Amino acid sequence: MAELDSPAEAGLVAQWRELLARHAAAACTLDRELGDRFGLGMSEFEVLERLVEGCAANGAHALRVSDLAPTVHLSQSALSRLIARLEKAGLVTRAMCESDRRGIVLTLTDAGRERYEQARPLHREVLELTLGGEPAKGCEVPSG
Amino acid sequence: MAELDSPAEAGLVAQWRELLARHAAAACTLDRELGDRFGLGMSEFEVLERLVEGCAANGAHALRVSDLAPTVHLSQSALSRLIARLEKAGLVTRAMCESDRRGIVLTLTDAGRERYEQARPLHREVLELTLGGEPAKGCEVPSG
DNA sequence: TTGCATTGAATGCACACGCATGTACTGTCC
DNA sequence: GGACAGTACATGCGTGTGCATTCAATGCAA
Repeated sequence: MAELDSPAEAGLVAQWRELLARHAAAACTLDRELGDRFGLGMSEFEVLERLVEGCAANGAHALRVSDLAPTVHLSQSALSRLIARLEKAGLVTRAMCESDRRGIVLTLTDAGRERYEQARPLHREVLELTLGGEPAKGCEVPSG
Repeated sequence: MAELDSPAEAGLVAQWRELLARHAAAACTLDRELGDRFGLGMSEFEVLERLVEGCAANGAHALRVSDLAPTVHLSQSALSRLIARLEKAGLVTRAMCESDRRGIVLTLTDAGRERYEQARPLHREVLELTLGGEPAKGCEVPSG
């Protein structure tokens, strides 16, 4: 009645559980640490980072929301609200896109840029701690 | 003003983004497919699976909630409510633990066992599609 | 031009989550 | 025995999420 997984399936499940553990450890720690120290969620930081990277491409800290969407693993509605939060916090500015007035262009403010620069070391540190080693367990705090 | 990541940091970030993409693809698809076809969330399935595995260990589909907790990447409160949902759906039974009356022993019902067996092929199929290949993008539906 | 399907983004709603707290029970130390 | 810290689980609360829907703007066709 209870069929066993084939070896291939068992390997896939093991891989999945490893991925779940790593993701949980990193995401949980990132959310808590970035939230406590910089008022940013994991995805908020991710969006700021994309805006900073967008700078290298077009010279301005600006991106269409529709261009941002595929890179952040959130629903359209969640992204919309996340941007609203960032705007409320004064980290980004929403402006109508001139070439397509349905679209919204995000601009990183100086405060947004600064917040990102401040948060980045902690972000990298958490990744180092949760992904660098092999164990991938728990939700440890990187430093006092 | 904008310091670049060291090569080590850049690699870590790349690894993190890859992990995020894989996790999002698999988790999103699992939740939607298992939800649509079996009324189960990803974590609900995971809990049923641990109960089934627990069978091999002690002969009964029973586990302490406190033993289950470390294997599921949820807060204690989220797990408590998840179990309440499973119980409401008739898939598990909650009983007081005799040796430690603070504890709760979960028992898989026949319906729970059956639901798990029905859902498992789809679960494995989704993992195969989202983790098996290298791309790790999007939220595709495994089959009609 | 008008009409209509499509796209980009915002919003109502239900729901699952984490944090903080509450309640019940255990073990220890006096 | 009684007091007390610690553990196991449940629950109130605020919040972030996805789905479905809505509204505005675009592109295309008649």
